Amino acid sequence: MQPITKLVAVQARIMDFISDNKKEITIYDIARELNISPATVSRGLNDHPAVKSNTKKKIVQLAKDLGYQSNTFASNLRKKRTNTIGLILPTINSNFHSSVIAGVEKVANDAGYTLLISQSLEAAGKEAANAKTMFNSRVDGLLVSLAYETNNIEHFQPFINKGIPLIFYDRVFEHKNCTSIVIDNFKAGYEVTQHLISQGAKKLVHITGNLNRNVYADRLKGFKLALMENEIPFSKDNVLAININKEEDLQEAITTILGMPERPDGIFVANDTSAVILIKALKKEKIKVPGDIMVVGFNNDPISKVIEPNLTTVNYPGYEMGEVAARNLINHLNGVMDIISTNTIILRSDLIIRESSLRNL
Amino acid sequence: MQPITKLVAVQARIMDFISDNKKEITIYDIARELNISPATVSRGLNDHPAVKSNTKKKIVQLAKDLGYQSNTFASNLRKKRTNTIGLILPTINSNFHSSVIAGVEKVANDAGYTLLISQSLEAAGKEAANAKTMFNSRVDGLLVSLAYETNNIEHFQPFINKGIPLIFYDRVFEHKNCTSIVIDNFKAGYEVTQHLISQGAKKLVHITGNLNRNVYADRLKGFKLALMENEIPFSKDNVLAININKEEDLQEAITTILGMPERPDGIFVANDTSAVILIKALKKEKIKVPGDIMVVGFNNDPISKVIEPNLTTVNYPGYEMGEVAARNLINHLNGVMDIISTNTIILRSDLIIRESSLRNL
DNA sequence: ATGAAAGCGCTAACAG
DNA sequence: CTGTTAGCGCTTTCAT
Repeated sequence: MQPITKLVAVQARIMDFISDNKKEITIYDIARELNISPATVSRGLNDHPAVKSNTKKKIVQLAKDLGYQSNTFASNLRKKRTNTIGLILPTINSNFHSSVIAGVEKVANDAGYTLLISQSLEAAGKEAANAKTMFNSRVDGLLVSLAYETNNIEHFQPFINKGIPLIFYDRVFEHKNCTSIVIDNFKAGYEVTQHLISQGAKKLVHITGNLNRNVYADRLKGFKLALMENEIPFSKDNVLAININKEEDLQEAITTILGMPERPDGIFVANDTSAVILIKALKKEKIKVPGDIMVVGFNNDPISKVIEPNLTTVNYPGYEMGEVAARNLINHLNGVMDIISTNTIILRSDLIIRESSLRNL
Repeated sequence: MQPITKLVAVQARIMDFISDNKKEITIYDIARELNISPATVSRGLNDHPAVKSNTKKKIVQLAKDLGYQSNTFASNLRKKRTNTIGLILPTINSNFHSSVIAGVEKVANDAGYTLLISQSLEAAGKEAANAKTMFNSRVDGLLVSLAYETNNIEHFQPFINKGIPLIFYDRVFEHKNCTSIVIDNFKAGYEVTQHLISQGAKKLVHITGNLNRNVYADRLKGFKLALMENEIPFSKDNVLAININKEEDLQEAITTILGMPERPDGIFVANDTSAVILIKALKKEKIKVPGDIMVVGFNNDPISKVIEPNLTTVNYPGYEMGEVAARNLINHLNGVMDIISTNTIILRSDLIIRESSLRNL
């Protein structure tokens, strides 16, 4: 076949493709055109070493000319691998979580994985439904940050049974088969509290969330330790563990605080959005922040720099956490085994001191 | 086969499944067990009308017992449909966009579609890359809100050529084959400006973004019309069209405003985050808001209720927009043709008046 | 270095 | 109402 003929043939096919948008190009089309077998085309396209580099070049070129698109379904069906990883998180709409997503996306894309994202909206039921969808979609691995409400991880059992790697981050669940990626919430909680005390707080209150979630439980432990170390007696009045995502519950907690015979002079709130609501309420009552009450939040959400006074908070490496989680998962999938004991990865966090807790200026 | 035997057989299979986590249950397994053909099993599982309801029940029950999971890839491969819709948006991390996602997710899930989400991060290049991935993943339809930077929609041409429905929302591109879902930005911009004028503003400035994006261009038109109607002369000094997502550019614009010989007394900013930055800067300069300068934003982001004074803004129905977009797309896919002329769908938006623009209290 | 052939699991004519 | 048959597009032995 002379070059000119080939060219014509190619052009004819291109025309076909453009005119008839129904027909997809397959490796058979390429094989026929090149008078080779589909198997070789498949190999060529996948850069298999045992294909003459000349043939390979021709295959790739023609594939490009014809606008060939590999059919993922056929490939997945055959390979029994999807090159997809799932990500289930409480909500997409927060600075922290969207940073995580960006980090995961980056690593996943670079490694040629597709990312399937879904939000549990803090509900255990939706989390379970999402898990099921992910399982049916046969994700190769799953990244999870637990919903606020979740009590057990039965809905993830199918993954564990089937040996699909499951990695928790931030809101984690201890499980021998799963890696956890977290910050040291205990230490962060401790530092926040120490800071408040160093600024002169004598009566402290900690507003926190569901203590089944490690993030809240651990911060509380840090809070307690700091009190203890400073010989400040601890009673259950010091802690308001509420449904921190429900504004009414938070308002109720605030009312409780306002009604306390001896009001606190330092409040550690387990997240920034709640801390902001608290500050607004305090200001409405003409209570000065930090003058009368100092407030510290958690997360370093952008909102913390909008509220006045600017909020002291703990910075949280979302993007990095996403990267680490995805990298870890993909390593697992590629059989790169980390040291067996890598069951928990702890990332750095930092106390960011701003006006809301600065009494000694 | 007696009941008892069947039971044993089932149990044996269940054991198989549990012990050997390698082997997936297929419709063949179910067929064999029930002594019927795989085709019938397939029909039964898909609730095909032509299957005796008794048989159907048995099939479904056994499938459940065996922990059968339909293999999406085989099914997609066969049906040439993925039941997946793609969503490409500028960024996930904003109240508006995450509301949209929630709306889309809801409708998509209810209709049995899987959702593939990816963010362009406002970059044309990433948008194109995402589009390519979506195309290769063979999404049945695509929902898009354009990146800030995007200049043309060549990267979506493959979808159009192939007849894959493409719907734009919010940041749209007029195209005869594509539906657009928007709010009336022109009217909203007009109302904002009228409001400022009604509050006594005489010298107005509009800070906006890339005028290639309909959302900014249309709001500007509304701004202009309101000025004209109130016989306020318009000059190009009244408009600062900058890269509104770049904080340095915004700061520069603010400097420009502060340096104006005659300072404006009303500023309309095209989004809330920028309006907040502006207010912070003004307050730093001891300029009173709204006393000296009134400020209005756009989007009704939660942040608008944190800044002091609370920000007047335009509420934007994100969740609903997501629902409408998804519903429209899915109708298309199901061949439910809307009236041909449904090329643009306009949703309601509302001016929300708060302190930042209230001079006549 | 390449080809032949089988099969991943499912669905859709078609036939009965 | 159910079964037979073929094939979606790709990968992977096993040959050669």
